[in-house]
Amino acid sequence: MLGVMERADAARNRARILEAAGRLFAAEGAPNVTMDDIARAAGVGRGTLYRRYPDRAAIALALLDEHERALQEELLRGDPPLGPGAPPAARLAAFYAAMVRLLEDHAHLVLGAETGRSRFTTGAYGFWRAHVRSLLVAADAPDPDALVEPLLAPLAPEVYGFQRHDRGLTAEQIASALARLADGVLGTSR
Amino acid sequence: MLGVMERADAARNRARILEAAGRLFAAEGAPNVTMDDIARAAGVGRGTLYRRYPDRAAIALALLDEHERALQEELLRGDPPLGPGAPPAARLAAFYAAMVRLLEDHAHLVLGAETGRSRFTTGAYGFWRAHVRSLLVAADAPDPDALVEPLLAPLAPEVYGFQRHDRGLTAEQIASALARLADGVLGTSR
DNA sequence: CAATAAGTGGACATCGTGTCCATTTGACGC
DNA sequence: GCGTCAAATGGACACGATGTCCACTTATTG
Repeated sequence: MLGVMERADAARNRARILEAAGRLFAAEGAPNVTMDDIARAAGVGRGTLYRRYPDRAAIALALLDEHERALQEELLRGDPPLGPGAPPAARLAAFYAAMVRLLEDHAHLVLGAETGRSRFTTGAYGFWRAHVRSLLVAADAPDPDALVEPLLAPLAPEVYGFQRHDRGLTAEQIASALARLADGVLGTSR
Repeated sequence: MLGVMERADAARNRARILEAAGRLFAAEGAPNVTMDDIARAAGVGRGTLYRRYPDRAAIALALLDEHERALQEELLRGDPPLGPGAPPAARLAAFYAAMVRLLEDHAHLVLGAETGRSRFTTGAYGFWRAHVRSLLVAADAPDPDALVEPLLAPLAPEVYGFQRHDRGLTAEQIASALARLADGVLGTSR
């Protein structure tokens, strides 16, 4: 498929690993799952597991990949306000809403994948960053490079999880607060 | 001093531990320092170390304590715009500026203390949270509880560190972007 | 100068990580 | 079918950090 063939047993084990990891992440919470757990649950040796995925984050990332790709596609070519065509403030609010949905649906994965510093080094973060930055530029915001990270920071899994579970907020409350944030920074009133 | 006396050797060792930990954090970066390192550098056994500080975060917190207290005092009773008297947007911007200074001066400590989820469980976070929330209330912002965390999120040590070192921004750029954020959300234009 | 409770330090058990390599197994040409 | 060979496997291993436990030491108090 990609020039080089993948052996049948390799493909089978990849599937087993992802299936087992997804199940364990959902059941136990990503941070509580060890590489050993995954290997055992997948019926696979440690060596096999490490051959493909150097750490838990890589597995969670692989599981997350398709969802993130779908959203990225929509941002680039979907209908407004998520896709191009709407004013920046509206697009940012729509992006926030979509990310809230993603965090809500895949909290266990995201918490395993993008926690702490490693968050910034994933390809996905780079994409979100570029997107929000382009909205800032479109809105003529001064120093967009300094404003991007603050606007992305509320989407850190830890922050979302804290609001949602420790503070007892609903996904709607969070999304609407972020919409207000978007409007305050990029809105027409400025 | 506090009802129960602390034995002389205990006091001496506490001082040794804090001194050694501060030195190591600054030299090696907090995440790279093990409990063992600290015990050894302090000339103290593991047991002694664990007796007082259950983990690295507790030590960093103890080292940070006085600086955070000073800022908290200023927020409550200092001159405007940091202290009471100025309009909410200005006070929030001043708070951001003060936090940037704190992060800048004690990055190594903060990175050891408030990383990841544990950040939210420190007493200091509760204080910052209450302060920002009161500013939101004073500005008649809707649903202040949902807006607090997003406004505090950019101050997460990981975010600051990423902007400052990976992205190469200056402390001034960050502070001024946050000032704009403060004005966008709480400013008079809304 | 006891008596005693607080304090000490390092050995130990435990756990998770990541590496290494002898063995197995699937793919491919014949 | 079958031999060949590189890819793939899996579990043993070494390592590093954590946190606990307890026999011993030391400061304090009357």
